[in-house]
Amino acid sequence: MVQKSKKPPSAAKIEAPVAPKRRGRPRAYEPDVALGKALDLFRRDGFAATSLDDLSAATGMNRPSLYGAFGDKRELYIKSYQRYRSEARAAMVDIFRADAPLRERLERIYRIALDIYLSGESGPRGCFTVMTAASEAVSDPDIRTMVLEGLTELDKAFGICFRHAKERGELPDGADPASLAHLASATIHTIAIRARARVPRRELEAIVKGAIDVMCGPK
Amino acid sequence: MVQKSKKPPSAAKIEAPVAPKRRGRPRAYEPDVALGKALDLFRRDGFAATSLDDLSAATGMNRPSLYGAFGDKRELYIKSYQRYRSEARAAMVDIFRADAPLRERLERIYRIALDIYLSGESGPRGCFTVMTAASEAVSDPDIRTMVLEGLTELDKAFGICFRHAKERGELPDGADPASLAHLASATIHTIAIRARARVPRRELEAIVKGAIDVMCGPK
DNA sequence: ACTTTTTTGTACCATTTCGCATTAAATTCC
DNA sequence: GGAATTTAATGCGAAATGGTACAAAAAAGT
Repeated sequence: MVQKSKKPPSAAKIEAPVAPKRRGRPRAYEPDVALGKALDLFRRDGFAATSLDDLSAATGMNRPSLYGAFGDKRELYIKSYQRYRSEARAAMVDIFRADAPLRERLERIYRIALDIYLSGESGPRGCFTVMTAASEAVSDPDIRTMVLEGLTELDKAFGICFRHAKERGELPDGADPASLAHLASATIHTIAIRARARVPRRELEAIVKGAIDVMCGPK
Repeated sequence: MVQKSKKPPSAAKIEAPVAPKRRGRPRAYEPDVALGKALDLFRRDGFAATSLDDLSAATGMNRPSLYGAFGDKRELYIKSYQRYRSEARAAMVDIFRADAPLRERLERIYRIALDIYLSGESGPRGCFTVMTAASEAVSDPDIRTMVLEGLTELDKAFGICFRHAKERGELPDGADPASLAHLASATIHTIAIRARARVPRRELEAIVKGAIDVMCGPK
């Protein structure tokens, strides 16, 4: 798809975010909310168990529109996963950046994680990366790349946290930030899995608390 | 299925493990190996993406035989999962029972876990519980029960390990065996996920080593 | 008003999927 | 050898699946 003449060269104004006066029949859906619905389905049922009919029903788009907007099923899955990752990142990035004590930062991160994993009308939704993407990762290189990115991104964010905390003297000298970061990620993963098995929030919070105590040293 | 007259009442001998002289045409397959093949498929592709044709081809049984031997697809899946769990348990139970120092026991457990997760001709197979069963767990109560059993079984086994170690003085007084057990399980879960994304064994071993150092205190 | 462009909606196709009905084969019991 | 029994093998059928062709609809440009 060679895009020429997409930007009107005379437009001195910044591209208006709304009503760009498209040419043909207007869309009957909003791509963003449709992608959100698709994400919900894929996340609940996985790639194979989600049919185009399901997606069509959930998004309100008929199949040709779906296809036109997002490409085939696999592309839609990948776009959904991208969307999930960027949402998850957005929900956590502020906390990771924040300049708060280690324990408090961890508590907030895990609270957000539990919110994400436990929400959902038809049961807890778990983590897209852990629950469905990792399964596809063996056979699909593109998805595998995204999963690996997601995993290392989380490791790195935690790693920065712990390194920062160590510099501040919040951790003993012997502490290894990299190992602690992996343990912090592992705790994310274990609660994602348990959430999916409908372990109640209370228990997950207890697991998180215990993990934080081990990682930070007892309060 | 009311089973009467299954045990010949005159049989004073112990049931012969082979050649019980069944009545009709002999089976062309061995149920155990067939179930093993089915397990491999389900584990690699998950429930929905594994078709009866795939299963038929892998086991060498045609569909009616499959159906007769194991019931429908869902039953076969559940039987496969049961088989997986009992194999995994068998591979680990000796180590959990063994009377070795904590660190050594952990090292051996994780070595076995990596063996299980990384084996497979068409890529690493990961953990059945984590990869495919947990996905089904939201919607299927029976599978959910099994997943929960698997999770708590692992927690308990690790818990006994750490409690034992603490009694022996291998852990500091402040150590909480339950929290450590959850972290040990979490480490199992995180390497299962990463294995599925083809993270090389070296890296997984490094993660395990770091986790053990944190849990046991540095060597 | 007419053309152009973009999207919708219906319908269709080829394939796959699960499950089962039926027939043929292989073995034991009498 | 023949009846009974258990399994294998073939194949059918209804439903679902992913994908697409095609015409109608709704907007903007001329």
